[in-house]
Amino acid sequence: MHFYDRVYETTMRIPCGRVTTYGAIADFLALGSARMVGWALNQSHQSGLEIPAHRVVNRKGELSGRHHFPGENVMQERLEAEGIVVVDNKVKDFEKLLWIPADHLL
DNA sequence: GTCTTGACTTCGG
DNA sequence: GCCGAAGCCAAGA
Repeated sequence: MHFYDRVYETTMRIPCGRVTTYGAIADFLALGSARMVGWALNQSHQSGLEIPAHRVVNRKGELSGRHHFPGENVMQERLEAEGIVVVDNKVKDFEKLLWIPADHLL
């Protein structure tokens, strides 16, 4: 069990239409650094698993990882398909849509 | 073994 | 608010 396995599970727990941040996941899993989350998600595509990585954005709500998707606009399209509005490469009402793993953990 | 590179974040200016 | 530097830790060279 590597830390990125927990990153995958946490990412898949993000509800439809919600987003979270690398820092929130890193803090929830006590990874020590948010870069590990991005690195783990970067490896996710080669793990064979389908991770909704489009729901993970940086602390500003920007789609910083869209360049790592098959298409440059795939990330935004997937978010919009879930009802999330993306403006200027950022999630609209980001603070409202932000989903914190620990907050939903009972 | 060291050094560089990140889908990041925080702090100082 | 933005910009630069530092901290962070795993992987690959």
